Amino acid sequence: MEERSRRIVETAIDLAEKGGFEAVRLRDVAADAEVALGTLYRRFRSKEELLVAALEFEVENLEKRFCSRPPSGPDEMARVMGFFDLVVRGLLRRQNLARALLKAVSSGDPELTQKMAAYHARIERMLVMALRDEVPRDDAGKLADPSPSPSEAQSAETLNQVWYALLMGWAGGVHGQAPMLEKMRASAELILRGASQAP
Amino acid sequence: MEERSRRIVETAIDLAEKGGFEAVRLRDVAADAEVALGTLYRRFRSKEELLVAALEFEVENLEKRFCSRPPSGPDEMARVMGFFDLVVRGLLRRQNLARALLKAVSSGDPELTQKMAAYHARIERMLVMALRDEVPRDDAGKLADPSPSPSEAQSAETLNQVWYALLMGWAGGVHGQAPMLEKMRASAELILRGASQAP
DNA sequence: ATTCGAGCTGAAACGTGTTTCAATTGGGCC
DNA sequence: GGCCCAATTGAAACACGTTTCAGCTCGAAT
Repeated sequence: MEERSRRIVETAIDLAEKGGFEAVRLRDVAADAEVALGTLYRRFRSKEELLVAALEFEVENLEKRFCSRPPSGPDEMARVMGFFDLVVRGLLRRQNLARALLKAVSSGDPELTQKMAAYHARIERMLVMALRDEVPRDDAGKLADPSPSPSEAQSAETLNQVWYALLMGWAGGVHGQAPMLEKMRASAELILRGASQAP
Repeated sequence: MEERSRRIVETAIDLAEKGGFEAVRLRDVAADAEVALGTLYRRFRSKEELLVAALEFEVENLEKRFCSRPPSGPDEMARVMGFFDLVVRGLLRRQNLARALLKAVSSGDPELTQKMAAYHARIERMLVMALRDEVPRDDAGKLADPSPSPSEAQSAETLNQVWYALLMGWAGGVHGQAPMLEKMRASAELILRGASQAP
C-alpha cells in the first residue's frame, strides 16, 4: 500500500482503538494523517471501506502470528480452540478497535462483499490447517492453500459461521469474551463430533 | 403498543419495504405517520430502535405462521429446514425490508442488546420445537416454553448461530437466498449428526 | 525551461440522524 | 369554566459522512 494510504489507515486504527467506531471521524482522520478530506475520499470510498482496509492490517497480523506459532494440541478440538484463542488474544485485545472493525464489516455494504468473502476464506483456511495440524507455506514463507477435502471445507465453514455470529454477539454486548469462547467450544464440539462420522 | 407508536412503526416498515434502510428517513417517517420528529424521538431513541420495533412485528408474525403451520417432516433435518423455509418465505420475501431490519440489528448498539437476545431466544425456541416435532401452547394459544434438554438447547443455539451468520452474508450480497438455504442445510447436517451421538 | 495533467488542498455545501426549545394542545381535576 | 401538566408540535440547530470545486503542486514528457 502506498505511504499516504498507509498513514491514513494507521490513523484510523489509532482513533478506533481510543474511542471505537464513532471516534473515527473522517475529518479527524484526515487532519491527523495530514491529508485533505478529499484525498482520504480518493483512496477510500467510505468510512466502512477505510475500516475494512484496517481489518486487512489486522488479518495480515493474525496470519503472521498463526504462521509463527500455529495452534498445537492433541486433537482437533484443542487446535481449533487454540486458533480462536489466538484471535481473541490478538484482534480482540483492543476491544474498541475490534468492535469498530466488526461494525464496519457488518454494514452490509455491497461494495465490500468481495473483500469480506476473502477474509472469511482466509479464516477458513487457517481453520483447515488447525484441523489438520499442518501449516503449508509457499516459497515466501506465507500461508499456502491447504486444498481441503470437502469434509474439511465444510467443517471449517460451519465453524467460521458460528464464530462470526458469536463475534457479533460479543460486539453487541450479548456476552463477554470468556462466555463467547465457551459457546464456541460447545458449538465446536457438536460440529466436530458430526464431522468425525462418515456421512 | 400505543396507536401512535404503531403508526410510526408501520410507516417505517412501508418505507423500508420500498427502499431499504436508507429510505427510512426519519423526517419522512414522521411526516408520513403525521407526527412531529420530536414525537418520534420520544417513542424511539434511534433509527435502529425504531427498526428493531419493526422486527418485533415481523417476529410476531413469524411465530403466528409457525403456530398455525408448524414445519413437519419425517426427521429433524426436514423439520429444521422447514423452519428456515418458513423464515425465508415470510421475512425474506420482502428483501428490502429484511435487509433494513438486519442492518438495524447488526448495528451493535448496546441499547438493543437485550431485545436482540430475546429474539434469538424466540428463534431457538422454535428450533427446539421443530427438532421435537411438538409445539406446546399456553392458555392463550401462543407458543409456550418447550423447556429443552441441554442437548436440544445446544443444537438450537448452534443452528441459530449459523443461521444468523448466513443471514448477514445474504444481506451483504455474499450469496443469494437459495445458496443460503443450501449452506444452512449443509451445516445443519453436520450439527444434527453431532447431536445424534451420545456426548 | 515550459507545459501538462493527475493528484492534492482548503473550504464550502448538502443530507440525514439527532438534539433542543418555545409555543401549543388536550385531557384530567378542582 | 379554569387550571395544570405532560405530550405534541414546528422549526431551528448541530454533528458527521459525503460531495463538490476552484486553485495549487509537482513530477514527467517534450
